[in-house]
Amino acid sequence: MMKMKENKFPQKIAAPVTQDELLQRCEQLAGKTLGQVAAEMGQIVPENLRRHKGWVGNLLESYLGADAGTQAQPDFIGLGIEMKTMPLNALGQPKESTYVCTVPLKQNGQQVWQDSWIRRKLSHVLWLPVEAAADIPLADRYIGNGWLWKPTVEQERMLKADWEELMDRIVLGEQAEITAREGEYLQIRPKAANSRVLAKGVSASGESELINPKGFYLRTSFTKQLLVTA
DNA sequence: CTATGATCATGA
DNA sequence: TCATGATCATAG
Repeated sequence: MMKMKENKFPQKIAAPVTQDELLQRCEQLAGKTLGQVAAEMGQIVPENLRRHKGWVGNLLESYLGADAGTQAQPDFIGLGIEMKTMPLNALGQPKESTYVCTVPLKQNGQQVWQDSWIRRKLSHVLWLPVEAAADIPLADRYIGNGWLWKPTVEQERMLKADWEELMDRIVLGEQAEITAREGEYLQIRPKAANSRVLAKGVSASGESELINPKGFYLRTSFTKQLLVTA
């Protein structure tokens, strides 16, 4: 009872087989509004994102044929490509930080950047800029030209430096004390249903302790640079 | 619980 | 005004 209206004809798109195919679909997306895409996909546009924070990302993934679902895999498994929306403010700059992945709760100290989950996730990303200014109705927001990105040597160096500093703290059992103020381009912030959610971690004394789960986020100061070279 | 997708909302 | 810390939905 009182269940929200379900979408009557949600479309399911097959995953793109080649990178070119994916880019072609991006071109079809560029210049359309979220309302137009939602209509094509048989989806209802929510009034706002307050209770539908992942709606835009999920809508565009569906349109492009992302097939990873809720698996811990790149969105386009076969292509090894991760898709990220880039919400833009009225000035055309990133409005929010970009969530990448969760922070491992335990650390054996042997983890290296090259094999890290975050590096793999960021190794090949499809960025899709979308208008996100609060005064534009959700359905009227335009989607821009998406582009494929691989970190440059310099960009990866910056991310690796932040990651190593943060991971050092985690190895020392200080994850619970890490704040979003650390990390120049890569930061760690809470990532959970709420602040009361607890998970098993390791304290500074090496004992098991319950901490609020956290995630890695790219600061807008970093994603803003990606727009320049896009 | 963890994973996916993120944006909200308040203090400084 | 804006970044930090908090939060929302859903699948498995």
